[in-house]
Formats: sequence, C-alpha cells, structure tokens
Amino acid sequence: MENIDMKSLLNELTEGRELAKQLQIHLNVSSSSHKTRDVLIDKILNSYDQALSMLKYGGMSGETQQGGLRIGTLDSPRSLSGSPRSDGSDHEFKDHDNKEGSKKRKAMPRWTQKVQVDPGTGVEGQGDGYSWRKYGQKYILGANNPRGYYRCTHRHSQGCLATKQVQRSDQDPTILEVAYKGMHTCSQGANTSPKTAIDQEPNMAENPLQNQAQLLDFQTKDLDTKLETFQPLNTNPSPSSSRINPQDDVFSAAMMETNIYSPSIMSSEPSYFSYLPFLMEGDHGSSSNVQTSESNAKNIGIDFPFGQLDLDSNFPFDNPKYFP
DNA sequence: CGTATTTGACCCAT
DNA sequence: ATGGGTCAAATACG
Repeated sequence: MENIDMKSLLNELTEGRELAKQLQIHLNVSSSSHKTRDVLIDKILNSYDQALSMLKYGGMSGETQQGGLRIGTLDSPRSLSGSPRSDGSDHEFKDHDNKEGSKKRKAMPRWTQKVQVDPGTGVEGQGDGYSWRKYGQKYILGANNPRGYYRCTHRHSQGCLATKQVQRSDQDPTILEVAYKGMHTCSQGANTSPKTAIDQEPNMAENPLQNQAQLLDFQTKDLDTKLETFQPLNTNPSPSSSRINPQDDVFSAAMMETNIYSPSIMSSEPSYFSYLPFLMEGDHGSSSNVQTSESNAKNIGIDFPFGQLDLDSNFPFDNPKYFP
C-alpha cells in the first residue's frame, strides 16, 4: 500500500510537460504577457514539486530533506525566537527511527514556495487549481504577519488531506510563503486547464474577495478578507490531465532550463519575479519559520529547480517500476 | 439558507 | 511552560 501513487505521479509529470509545452508556445508568441509566462512557470514548478514530493515520500520514508534556498531579495532573517544557527546544513543521514516495524508515520510531503504578489494590488495572480478552506490563523513568534492555515475543501467529502500555510514575509510584503503539506487526493484540479488559467490576465485585484471570485471556476480562497493585510495564495499544479502518455517524446529539458526563470527576470518588469524557488524541508528545524535556513546562501533561483533538491540521494530512481 | 471565514479555546509536541 | 496547529461556535458572506 505504500506504493507510490503512480497515477498521480504520471499525471503530475504529464501535466508539467504540457505546461512546459504551453510555455514554449507562449515564449514564441511575444504577445503573451510576462504574467502569463510566470503563471506557466509557476504551474510547471508546482507540478514538479508535487511529483517530487510523491516520489520522495512514496518511494521511501526518508521524509524530510532540505535543500535550502532563498531568494535574492530576502535577507536578514530577522530575529527568530531562537537562534537561527540551528543548522542549515544537510546532515540527514542520521537514521531517525530505525525501527521501521513500528507504525508508519504519515510522512506527508512538505514543501514551501515563495510567491510574489503584485505590489500594487497585493494579489498574487491566480490561485492554484485547488479550493482551500481556511481553518485557522495564528500569529507566529518572530513574524509580524499572521499565518493562515488552509485545508483542502474536500477534506471531508473526499478525504483529501492536503493543507497549506500561507504567511506573508515580514520584510517583503510582496512575498508570500506558502507551505504545502500533503498532496491532493481529491478529484479537483483536474479541470484546471492551464490555458484557461493563464489566459486570464490577473489584473483585477482590487478586492481580494472579488478577485477570488472571478479568478477561475474553482474557487481559491486564500485571500485574506481583512483589509489590513491581504494575503493571497499561490498556485498549484493541476493534476489529472486528460491523458497520460507514458512514453511521450523527449522532455525538452533544455528549453525548460533555459526559459524557466528567464522570462520573468530578463524580460522586464523588474518587480516581477513571480516565482521563487521552493524548498523541501523536514522537521529538524524546530523553529517553524519558513525562511529560517538562510545559511544556504546558494540561491539557485536562476538555475534549475531541481538543482536544489537533493532528491537524487534518496530517490529510488533505479526503480524499474516507474513507468509501466 | 447554505457555506466559508473568523477567532478564541483547546490540544499536542517541544 | 511555550509555541504551533487545529477545532468549532459564532459570524459574515453570497
């Protein structure tokens, strides 16, 4: 039963590929806006994110791994409750629990993403293809902004355990840190046709409320209804693509690595990085601050999303059962 | 009127 | 004991 959810995995990867394709198209068509591209990139990253998480936690319970990374703009971690020196390093070869015989702890995949919101509007753009329901908010030590707790709307109906936490960065109000936990098992997001999503220019953004309402079909309420602090959300992948082609043609990796971050950065719109690298993290960092590990000064942002992930180390890629 | 959000209390893990 | 995460009643929203 601990088998990897091959279906979902394939879906994610396929979706990612499709998105990449779209991005490619958009890149050729200079008419597409940067935002659109950003959105695509965003989604692509999310797809990989999801897929990787699945692999990671589905393949082995090695759970927490951490590839620290940060965005160039963020600095000074600010005073955390404790001392940041905890450990940014990567030493995870300490077997946590040797007794695998015991009950398997639900090592839900966790990863965080930094999302840049539009400074002017304060809105992130479009939401992910999932519907979230806010179930809590709390002020965290060391952070001035509250952290919002969201869970998948279909938690009860479909037992989807995906959750996410959204917190606005203290220093950069335009940066939103979204920590995801668990993956969606619900049947939503299937209809997240990227095309539709990206086609909508997220320009409205006046009222967070309206924003969410008009964004897309799926409602994504992550926004803070409060007037004082808007807190948009981020976007997610769109699983369940229509068809799965296990043996698609080559993955245009080259294209991806070349364009992934380029558009947003070099294109123009200096104020729009849109997507920041994400990082997987475990629980060693007792301090819960998302941006804790800043010791890893290696900002990969502009490289390749996978570079930061050390998955290779734990990834059972030798597993032949990957693509049946 | 049904559903999502708000918000303090509660619970659990450090 | 403290802080983080969740619950749930009350409220807001559409």
